[in-house]
Amino acid sequence: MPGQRSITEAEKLVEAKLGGTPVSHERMAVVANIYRAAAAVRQHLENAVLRSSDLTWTAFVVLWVIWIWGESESRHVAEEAGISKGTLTGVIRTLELRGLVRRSEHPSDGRLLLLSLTGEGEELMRRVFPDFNAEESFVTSRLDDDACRALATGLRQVVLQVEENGEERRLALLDGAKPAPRRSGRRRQATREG
Amino acid sequence: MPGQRSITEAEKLVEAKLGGTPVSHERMAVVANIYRAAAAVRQHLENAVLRSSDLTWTAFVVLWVIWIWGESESRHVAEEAGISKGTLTGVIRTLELRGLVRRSEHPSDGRLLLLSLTGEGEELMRRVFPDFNAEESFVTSRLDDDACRALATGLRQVVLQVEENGEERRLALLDGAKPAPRRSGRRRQATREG
DNA sequence: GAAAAACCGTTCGGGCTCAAAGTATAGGTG
DNA sequence: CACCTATACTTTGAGCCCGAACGGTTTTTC
Repeated sequence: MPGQRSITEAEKLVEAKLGGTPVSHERMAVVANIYRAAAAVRQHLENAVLRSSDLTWTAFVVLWVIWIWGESESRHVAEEAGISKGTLTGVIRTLELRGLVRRSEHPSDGRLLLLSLTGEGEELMRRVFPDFNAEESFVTSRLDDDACRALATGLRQVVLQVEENGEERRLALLDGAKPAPRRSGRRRQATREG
Repeated sequence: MPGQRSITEAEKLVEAKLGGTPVSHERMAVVANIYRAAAAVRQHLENAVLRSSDLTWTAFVVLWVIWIWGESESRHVAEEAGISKGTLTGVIRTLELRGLVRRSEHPSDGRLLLLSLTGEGEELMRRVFPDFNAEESFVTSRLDDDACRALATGLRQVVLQVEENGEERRLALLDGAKPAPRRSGRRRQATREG
């Protein structure tokens, strides 16, 4: 990746492309760099740590959540892992087939699904997490502890802004119009008419 | 997303799980928040801006790169967009079918593929980008310009660390062992023996 | 206590994701 | 000109990704 060079240069080109329309350069740079950093970190961790255990990033995150919080309801795991419940269903299927996760019914609420690690899953996390954390240290090693805290705090502001005001903002942008449906997604079953 | 609450609490739980093994909390928090922020920003922008034009995040980024840099070689677009060339092939197919991107051959090097926007593609970007940038401002609106610059700088350190030292690091970690092959991927064609 | 509304996990469709393998072109060497 | 190597794009396989639709359970409402 040529990386940063292009982001800075691009700012001028964007302005030119739009012919005078003002562009928020700092904001553009933050978003671009958040995404670049996320991709770089994910790729490094998958190749350096997770690959040898045949885990994807998402699979690891899901295992991590269940490991840390203990037996958990499915919806909480999806929320913590930052994936949709539909995606979680598939990931859990994979992990269950590998014998790392166990599914069980909620004793009193028949809608809920409880997830927990198997012994093998626990053992895997005890083995893999220290290596994972070591690479987290590697990717952030150009920053000292204070800089790390500052960076985390700044990112948290972004997350909070979206979480607390995003929904309202999206509604305001639509301004009454019905939200465009996704092109993909399950088709409505044809109903017999007549 | 319960979000930050959990990340902070989780730090204690991790320590307990590992029974004394030291964990780099600040580093863990940075990586977790980078990923959370990236997902939040992506989701907001897809739903608030891109959905109405039936664009995914990746499709938009690819269009953006070609828009800004003009007719470009395929490999450069993949690099700038931060996706693999295999992924780009598929994304370009989608965009070409929609009439937003044009493929053409390099005049002197038959291996190269040149990508450019169609008139429709140009028009789409002129229309969508200002809205996109407005939401970039929204998601970062809890930060002032200085904080944005600081945040971008910090993230850049992470990207640079991985780009400049990641490869070497991964080799050192493997320590001579052959890298575990991916479970998925194209199968080698059966060769006739005898 | 039955109908209605809310909630939960699964299924489904279209698409993105990577890396390994494959095809094709380009440039060098003998 | 035959190799051989390097480079560039495409194909493939397994998997993740979202959100809409769906079927089942629980709670609310009348």
